Amino acid sequence: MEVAEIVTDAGIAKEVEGAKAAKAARGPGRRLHGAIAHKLGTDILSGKYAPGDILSGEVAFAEELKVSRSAYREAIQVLTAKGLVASRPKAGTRVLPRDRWNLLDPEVLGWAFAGEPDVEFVRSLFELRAIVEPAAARLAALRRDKADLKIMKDALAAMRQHTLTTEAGRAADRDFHNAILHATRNDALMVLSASIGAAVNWTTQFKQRSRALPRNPIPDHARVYDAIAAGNADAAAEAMNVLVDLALDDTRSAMEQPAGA
Amino acid sequence: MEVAEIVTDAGIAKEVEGAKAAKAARGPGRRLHGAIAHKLGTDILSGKYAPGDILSGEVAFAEELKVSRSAYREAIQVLTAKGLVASRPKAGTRVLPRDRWNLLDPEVLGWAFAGEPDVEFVRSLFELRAIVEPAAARLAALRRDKADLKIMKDALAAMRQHTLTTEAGRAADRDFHNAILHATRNDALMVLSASIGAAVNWTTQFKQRSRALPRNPIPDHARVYDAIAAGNADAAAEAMNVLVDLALDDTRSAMEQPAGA
DNA sequence: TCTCCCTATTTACTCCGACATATTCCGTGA
DNA sequence: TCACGGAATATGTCGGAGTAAATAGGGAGA
Repeated sequence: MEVAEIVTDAGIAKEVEGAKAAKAARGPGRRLHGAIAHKLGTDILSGKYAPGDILSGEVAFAEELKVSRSAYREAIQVLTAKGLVASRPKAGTRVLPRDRWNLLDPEVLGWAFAGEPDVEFVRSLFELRAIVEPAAARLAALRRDKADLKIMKDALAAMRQHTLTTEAGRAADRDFHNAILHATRNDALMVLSASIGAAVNWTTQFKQRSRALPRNPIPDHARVYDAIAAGNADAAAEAMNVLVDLALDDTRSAMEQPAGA
Repeated sequence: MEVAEIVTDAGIAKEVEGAKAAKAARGPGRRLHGAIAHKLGTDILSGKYAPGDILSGEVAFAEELKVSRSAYREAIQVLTAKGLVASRPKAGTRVLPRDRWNLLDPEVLGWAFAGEPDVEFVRSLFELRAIVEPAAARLAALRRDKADLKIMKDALAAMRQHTLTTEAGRAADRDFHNAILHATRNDALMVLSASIGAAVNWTTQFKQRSRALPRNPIPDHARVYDAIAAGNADAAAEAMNVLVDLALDDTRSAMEQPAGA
């Protein structure tokens, strides 16, 4: 299974590089076709393959990646299922227009944030957050039970303890938001929770990258919790509205300046 | 490719029945693995396979469906990509818990409505609509340009002409809502448009199933259009709010009574 | 008797090579 | 110039063989 063979031709060297990249993220528990799907997915999301582009034929591409045709095909099926590509006999496999992509699929979202994320897209996500989460907080204030409140309270305590600079703290943040969406008793909203949770995760990571967060996010979250616990729907929606707005401000300022600032 | 062979054993006959069902929806342009994914997907969404259940092994199941392992595996990859199942060596392929399913994926949504849709789930979808679409109408009122307005106007005219009893009319309805979401200039919202559009399509079909719609939906849509054209954000949100509420009422009353009423 | 580790088996995963099928493309004819 | 039909080509489907991984079960040790 040698990948780094001795090659003289620059073109072939590049191909081997691609094959290495495809298998790079192949840790234990990760299948080969999953790794290929990841590579192709990130390549598409990053714009390496633009909508309308036609990928090389199965045989050629599979050989280039040094994998069997079966593994390559299964990877393509995954991308097809997520609306990124479509293949037809004789016509080949072509990248679909962007509005066909399931951008809210957690895995696709991960691919989108694998490289440098598009600022416009991040804005879109926050706009969606600003629409969904206050409404969710409103429903949660009306429908939550004691178990929901306990989960939120615990998550809040964990956030206080670990802060958002640690992975444990970010996990607690996700738990808090998920708990709210879960308390809405709405399946469709709960599915969005996975997507929005993923997005929040990526963006908070970005915020951390540039500089320590100047503002303490705990009080904002506490206000949301208090309103939900009190069963005050309007207050919950408003508090969540404030929270998302501030998060957007932080993320925007973090993205506008280069990474090292 | 004879499927309906002469069989005497009732057990085998049932298997052949399953295989026939799998290939039934295999029209032109539809691949075999797509048909299998459709069959398994609907079976999972309908509850035939419950979360936690383990599917028969690849070889056994593929043989039962009278397809090759390749086709079966590619179908499983599709389901895996949509979060319905997960497979591991030795452990088999098991159905994931419901909160891992990408219920907003258009294809999954179609599978969910293939059988008798869950009333609670429909309520969830309308609740999501009631959250997203008014907010989208608000943004559309602020950001729409002349091209957007023209598309909406044309769709509205088509709805007037064909009414919702025809497929052309329902397509116009979808176009109208899609045009609004497109006018928000928000990628994330536009992706939701595919999901919500699919949901709207299914539910309007349900409304038709029970009885002719007593109320004319055109004026509601016209009010939304007028507000967006006027650039009045609050009015647009409110008008859309009314529209979704009324649609929910219609669908609910249509679902509560049996199909023939 | 209990715990831990190791082996053995089961299952999915990967690979290979062949054939079938569906489209596109191009050449032929009217 | 257009319509029809055949050939080329890429995807789709098939069957089998071998690999790798994870669980279950048994054996050794405490």
